[in-house]
Amino acid sequence: MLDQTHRMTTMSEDKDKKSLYKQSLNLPNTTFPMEAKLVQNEPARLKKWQEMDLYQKVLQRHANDPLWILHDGPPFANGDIHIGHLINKTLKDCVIRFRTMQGHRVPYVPGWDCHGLPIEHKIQQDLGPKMREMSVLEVRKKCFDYAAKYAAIQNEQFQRLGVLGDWAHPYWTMVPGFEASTLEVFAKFVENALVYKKLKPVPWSISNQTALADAELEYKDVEDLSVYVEFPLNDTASVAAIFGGVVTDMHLLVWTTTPWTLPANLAVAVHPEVDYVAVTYRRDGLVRTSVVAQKLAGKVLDGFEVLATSEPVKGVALVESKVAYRHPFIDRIGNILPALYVTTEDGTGLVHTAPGHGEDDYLTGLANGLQVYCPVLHNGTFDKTAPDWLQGLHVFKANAVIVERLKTDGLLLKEARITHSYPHDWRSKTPIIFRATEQWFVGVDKAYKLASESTEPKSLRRRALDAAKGTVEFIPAWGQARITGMLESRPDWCISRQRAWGLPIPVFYNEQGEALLTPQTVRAVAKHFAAHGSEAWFKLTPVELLDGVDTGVNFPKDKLRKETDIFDVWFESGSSWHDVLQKRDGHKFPCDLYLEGSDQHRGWFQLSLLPSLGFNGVPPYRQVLTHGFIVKPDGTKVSKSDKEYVKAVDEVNRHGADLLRLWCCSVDYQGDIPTSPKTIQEFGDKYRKIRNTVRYLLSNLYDFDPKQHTQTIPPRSLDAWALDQVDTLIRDTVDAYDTYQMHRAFRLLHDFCSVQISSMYGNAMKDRLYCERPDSPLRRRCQTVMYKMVNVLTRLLAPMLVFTADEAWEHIQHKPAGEEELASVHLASLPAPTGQEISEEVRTEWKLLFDLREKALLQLDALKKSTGMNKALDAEVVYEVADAGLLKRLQEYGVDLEDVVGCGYHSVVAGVETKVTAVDRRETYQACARSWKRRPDVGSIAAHPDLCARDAEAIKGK
RNA sequence: GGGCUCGUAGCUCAGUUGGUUAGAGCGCGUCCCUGAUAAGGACGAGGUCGUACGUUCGAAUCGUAUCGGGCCCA
Repeated sequence: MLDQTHRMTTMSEDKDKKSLYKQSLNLPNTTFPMEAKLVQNEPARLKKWQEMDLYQKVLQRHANDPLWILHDGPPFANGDIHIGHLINKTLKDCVIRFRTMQGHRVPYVPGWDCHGLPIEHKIQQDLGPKMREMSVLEVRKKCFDYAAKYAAIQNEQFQRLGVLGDWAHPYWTMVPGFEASTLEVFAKFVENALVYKKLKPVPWSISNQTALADAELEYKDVEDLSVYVEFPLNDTASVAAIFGGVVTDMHLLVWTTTPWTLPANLAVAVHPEVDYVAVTYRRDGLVRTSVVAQKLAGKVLDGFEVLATSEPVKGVALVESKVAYRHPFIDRIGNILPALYVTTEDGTGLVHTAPGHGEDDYLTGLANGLQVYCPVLHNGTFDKTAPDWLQGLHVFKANAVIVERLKTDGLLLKEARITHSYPHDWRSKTPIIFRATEQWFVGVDKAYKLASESTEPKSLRRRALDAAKGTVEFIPAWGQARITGMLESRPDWCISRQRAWGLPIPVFYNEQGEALLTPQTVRAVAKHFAAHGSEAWFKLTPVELLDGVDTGVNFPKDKLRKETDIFDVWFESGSSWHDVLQKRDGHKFPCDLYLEGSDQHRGWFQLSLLPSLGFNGVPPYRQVLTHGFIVKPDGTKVSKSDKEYVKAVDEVNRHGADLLRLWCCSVDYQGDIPTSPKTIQEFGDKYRKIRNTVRYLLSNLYDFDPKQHTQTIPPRSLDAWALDQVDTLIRDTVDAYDTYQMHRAFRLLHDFCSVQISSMYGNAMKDRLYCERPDSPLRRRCQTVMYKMVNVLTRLLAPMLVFTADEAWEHIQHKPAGEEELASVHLASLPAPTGQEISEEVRTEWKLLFDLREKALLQLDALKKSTGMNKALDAEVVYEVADAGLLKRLQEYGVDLEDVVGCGYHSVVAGVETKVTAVDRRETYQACARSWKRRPDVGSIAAHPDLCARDAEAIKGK
């Protein structure tokens, strides 16, 4: 009983003493919370920034710095923002913040693409049959309101991401000023004679009765009837002679998957270099001879009895024979024409050519002087130029009728069902047709010269290719190859749309149907648009619109009629550089950077380049940066119905914007970005590591004032090493940001927190920070370093972690000289290097020391396992050094030599080889009751028998 | 089908002009600390560098083909 009581008393005394010593320590202390509570706290910080007008403050602070501009590509004003928007806007914001901190004035004007089919379609759905009773103006008003609503919603959502910009003054493509700007660009195109109207096959939606843009098509696999048709030759004898034989009944074997286009057939195309043969075969009791590509003859005539096959003849010989064929069911003669796109992959090697129904066919027709013949009306039925048995019939129903007719006439070799990819209207999901209609075009091969230019006239294509290969820098570099390939193959730009919701093409027609389109008429209309918006087109008469323009005798104003086509929306968004960069105050043209998804090589990158070249003769950007797309964790594409689909707004509300931003910055955006809610969830670890490291630094600076306490750092010290690491970090991170490698910057920063600070420096410094006298030079030295670290980290993190870095900045108690008054880290500049360089000699020593450290840690681990010594503080680390000079130099590192491995004590002794030994000292030395370090000098100060000399000194007076 | 592009440990990334047993961080496992504590530390297990040929004394790195993914186009 007695024993037990005594023991309890002793324990409680120990406890008292323990807590007494604990109170005497300089333990970390900070109000910077460990838990971020981003979802809860970010909105408050956003509000604070809005109230202080941070955007303007940042611009003012950099008022005298060089201008640097990223021009925002406008998202479509429809729906909530998605994860792709989040990636795009976060990267932009990160770049903008970095350029700002780097020392630029960087205004950012966000924009929205407001016109276009998707919105009109939505309104159409909402209104239903009511829409027919409404005027165009009324429908357009509905569309405007819809676009305005979503532009406002997305505006809020983008701001929530922490994106800093002129959110109160975004650009909208549907407002008067912007519409007028677009027309000004168009006027210059007219002036350069780049605009023309022409019959041309375009993708045509029968259900919407409109031409479609490329972007409005989607490809789906469908099953169709394909037919092999025998086109009878007009002059059998001469063709037979080419193949070295004599037959009486000869045909061209032609394959098509769209029999309804046969009425528009005007030619048959062959490849000049492909070998063709004349094959005689028996079918349905007939003996027939047909021309077919040699390579395909077997496949095509599989199942038929082949009686004879001629020697091969090149396609070019067929072309040069000038032989004609008779259309299978129309009284018309057609010719054999050469075309390089003809393949022997499938079909017969002889391609049915209808210039009114296909792009390739059209070009072949153009090259050979064929008419652009299209017997199909806007509603998809045959017109009165078609055979009477087809007139009024819908093209898709005509397939069967035509096949039947071919059978009856004995011209059908065979038919087969095939599955192939076919374009569909992305809205109605119905298959489209190619149909020649009157469209407005911008010619890309027409040479022109701007008034300001003294060079030879050059076409848009030539200029665009020159720009892509010359002045513009693509990041990644393959963007150049990509856009170049597209520019080389792109056809003339069809800018017409037969729709209501868009910018009217300002053309007038006289009673003869002739078009009036001059720079003057366009500019006159632009003036009205600038004042009243494009609604003026519908409200005003031609007389009013053309007020002050002399239209000439052929175009009496009171007899004019207005065009009903509107512009392709790409012409509007592609002209945004004019309204934003050239017209807004404080901007410049060209800008420095366009940054969008890689799909925009065909989209906005290209369709901004062309308008700018037409108007300015130069590209609107110096650099073009692209990012990839979000995919599922398995690398395949995501759709909204997928489990892995990430809803941007939900994720922000679940994790906070900073986490999402950090995640964005952590991935190499040049490729695909695998993502799922789980991916983002798990990424929280990285955020917390960074946050806690910053918190640790802050918590050890509560009593540090750099003005009073800054210490010089001896070259042989962990502090010097740490500052050298900081400088490396600054250099590498700035370089990473500067080259837009955000993921590299992230990794450098994260690994610095994890390795350099958490595992190395911060860990090693714990003893001196906590146990030394508060103002001991050793402790102040460490604080000097940590103060620099936290200043560097908050700045380098600021472009990514806009909220967290700002929060940390507030917790830095004494701001550096000249920055005391800065209300936000976003007003600060990039960190300057500490200038603490370590010599090559010291660097070599550190290499050795880290090698020894690694070995010591392994030994400690082994001791732990073999002897149960669990604390490194119970061990002494003994350095044996062979070289006397090195021994002396290593001694200069002093206590760093034990702290770097977390041991209680160290010694440096002469030895035969340089090595390190960790020794269990639990039996040899006493542990200091305050610092827990086990060392020989514990008890050396009589007044404090349980303390080591350093700690006895440290608590003096306490 | 065509153009461009990507494919290194479970995840995110490094791997310089081809050169010794392919690296890091995270995650995971085991252990320690309890004076960064819903934190921190140590150790450890994970990869035939998509696959196959080829060039080379030698290839994750060069070439060809092939498989799989993505964007754009047809």
